[in-house]
Formats: sequence, structure tokens, C-alpha cells
Amino acid sequence: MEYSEKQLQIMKKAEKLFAEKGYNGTSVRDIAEKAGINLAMVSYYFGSKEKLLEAVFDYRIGMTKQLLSDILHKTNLSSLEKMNLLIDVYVKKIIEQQPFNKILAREQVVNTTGHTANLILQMKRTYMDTVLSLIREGQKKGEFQKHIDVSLLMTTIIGTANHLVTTKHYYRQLNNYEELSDEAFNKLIEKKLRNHIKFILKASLTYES
Amino acid sequence: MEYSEKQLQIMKKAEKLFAEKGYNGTSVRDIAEKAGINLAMVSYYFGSKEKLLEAVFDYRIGMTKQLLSDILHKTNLSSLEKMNLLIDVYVKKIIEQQPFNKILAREQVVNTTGHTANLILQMKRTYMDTVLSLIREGQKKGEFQKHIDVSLLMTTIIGTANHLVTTKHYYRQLNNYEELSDEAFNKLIEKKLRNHIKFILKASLTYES
DNA sequence: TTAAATTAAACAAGCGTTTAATTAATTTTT
DNA sequence: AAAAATTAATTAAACGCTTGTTTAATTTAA
Repeated sequence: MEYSEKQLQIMKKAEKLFAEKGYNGTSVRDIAEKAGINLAMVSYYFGSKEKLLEAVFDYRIGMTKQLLSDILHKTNLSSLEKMNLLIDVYVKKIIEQQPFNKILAREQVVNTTGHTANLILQMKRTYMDTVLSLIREGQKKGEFQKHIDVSLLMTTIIGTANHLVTTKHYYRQLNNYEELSDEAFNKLIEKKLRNHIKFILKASLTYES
Repeated sequence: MEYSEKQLQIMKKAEKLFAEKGYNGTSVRDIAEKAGINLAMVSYYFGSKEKLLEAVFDYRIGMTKQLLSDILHKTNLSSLEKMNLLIDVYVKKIIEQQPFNKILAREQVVNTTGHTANLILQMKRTYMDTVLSLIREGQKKGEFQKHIDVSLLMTTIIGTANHLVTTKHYYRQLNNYEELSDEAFNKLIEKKLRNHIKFILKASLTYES
């Protein structure tokens, strides 16, 4: 699905509001006002409020799947290097797309069926396949240990990143980073998150229990 | 704050609905119907819908803080054993209080100020203090390595548990556990989660980078 | 005989969506 | 190239419905 400039403009403002106030907490009038358009244009361009949300999911998840498929084809790297590249790309994505990740974190709790749920499941499968093939490759080469619960390891990676980004205001208070600017704080947690996940991953993949 | 039987009955039904459909997606009429009471009784007992949510948070977070303060006083255990006990208690709580944890996961994204945000911050501080003192103790005894980012390690533990519980329907599909009964599936993820977090923790605390 | 609990009804406000009219842009015809 | 015809975009207003909360009357309990 291709979106016009006008549609993207609306989707971007809607995404921000959905992230801040939740889907049900955001009114179509809110969106129209922030996007500088007439109320009726949302229905005109997307059909309904729900389909606008679906459009946001379509757009962002489409971007993500594209991103992932590129990584697997870099053959000149070791398994751990590929894994680390995956983390770099993933963390960068999470930090850059914070509003969407907030929506995702909230909607995947309540949205268990329908178009959106299908998109989420697809994306999860894509992540799963990518990581699974990387780890199997590393195990064959003897770089990684044998007994790894890949599904739970992914839960840890995604859960860590999600939790940090969606509750970063608490993290900020708990660690006394309130004097930092928003930009500097974002830079800081991106770096910390990247190193932390890599550490967890390396420890998990090579640790002998 | 103490709550009457009637209040607890309403809070329990409200908690379930908030978890399933979100705070804004749940109407006071929904709650009244499920609780088998008149619409006006919610305002009568709690003042407002928002204060009902706050009551749920008061109640659950009060329980959690009680739970945590008990653990620190068990002196006959090693640092790693205390840490493992903490995980046992935490995972058990997460599994048993799934509805509340879904609410918590969603509300802490949007709720950054007000009474609820304060309660969440308090709870996080309690967790932080508990884990911090356990880890410092283990480091003194030489059981744990020196350079540990406790705040991020907690983000990983909480994030992993949260993500698994709030998106367990996806986990179920991805790992072909659909033929299992709900009860059996819950038992399974509790056990898996417990072992997984302990493994991550042990690897992180003792791994030499 | 007070106080507490419960009820049905009503309240104003906000919701998502639709309508019908108007303006702007594009295409077709002259 | 100008005029006419057609399509697309935009608007203000209204639609019916649901929302959280309050009221005033009634039943139950102390």
C-alpha cells in the first residue's frame, strides 16, 4: 500500500497522539486539529479511525520487515557480528520510532485478533526466523552454546527495549538523569541499551550452565 | 486504605475489564453490569472512574510492596539464593496477577503524572532498593562480578516478564502451544520464565566481559 | 427514626461518522 | 489556448449514540 503526502502527514500526527494518549484516548477531532485539516478528512482518506490506526501499523511494520531482510544477506560477517549488527539496527529503530513502539506495546496487549494482530504476528515471525537462522548458524560453527531457548531470548531482547522506551520517564527519575536534555538523554539510553543487550546476548549465548 | 467487600468485588471486575479492553475502552456501564450492581454505585463507592482505577493500583501495589519487604530479612541465604527467591516470588506474582500487570504495562506508558504515576514510581524504587542491596551484598562476598548496571538489569527482568505475559497469545502461536489448555500453558510459561530469568541473571552477574 | 444503600432517569458533553454544499484541480472538448 | 465538464478535495453542520456523572426518589439496615 502506498500513501500520499497528505495521508502520511495525518498518519504522523495520529501516531504521536496515539502514543501519548492511547488509541481510545485520542479523538478524531484531536488528530484533525493537530494535522491542520478538517475533521471529515480522516474518514475521507482512511475510511475510519480504526483504519487510520491500521494504516500506521501497515506503514511501520512494512519498514521493519524491509530492514530485517537486508541483514541476513551480509555474508562477510561472523554469527556474533551479524547478531550485533541486528541489535544495532533494532535499537536504532526502537529509539527513532518511539511513538510507534509505544502504540505497539499498548495495542498488542488488547489487540489479539483482526488485521493489526495479524501484522504483529507476521512481524514477530520475521524477527523469529531471522534470529533463529543466525543462532543455528553460530551453533554449527561452535561459536554459541547448544541449549538456547531462542523464543525466550527474543522475549528478553524485545521486552528490555520495549520496557526501557515505554517507561523511560521513570528510568530517568530513578537514575537522576533529569538535568540532561531530552536529546542527550535519548542518545544516552540508545548507547546504554545497545551495549546492555549485546552483553546479555553474549553472556547468554556463550555461558556454560 | 481499607476496602469493603463490595468495593473489592467491583475493583476485581473493573481490573479484569481494564486489562481486556484498556481503561478508556471500558465504560462504567460495562463494569456495573459485570459486577452486578447499579451504574451509580461506582461513583457512590469510588467517586469517579479514575479513582476506581487508582483504588486498583493502591490495592495491588500495596500487596507488592508488602511481598518485597519480607524477602530482604531472610538472612540464612546466600546472595544468589536470595536473588533466586526474589525471582520466584516475582514471577509467581506476575503470573497470578496477569490482569493487573496488563493494566500496569499499558498505563505506565501514558500515565506520567498524578497519583498513579507516583505509586508506580514508589514501587519501582522499592524494587530498585531491594535488588541493589542484594547485588552489593553479593559483590562484597565476591559472588558477583564488579561491573553491573543494576538499573538496566532490572529493566531486562521486568521487561522480559512483562512482555511475555502481555503478549503471551503471540508467544503461544509462535511456539505451537495452542493445543495446551489455558491452565497448562500458564503453568508452562511460569516455569520457563522462572528458569530463563534465573539463567539470564546468573550469566549476567557472573560473566566476565 | 436516622443513616446507608440502591435504583431509574436525566444530564450535558463528547464521540465517530455522514451529509450536502462549495471550492480547487484536472481532464476533455471546442 | 480558452471554455466547459468532470473529478477531487475541503468545509461546516448535523446525525445518532455513548460517555461519566448527578439527581431525587425509594428501599434496606442500623
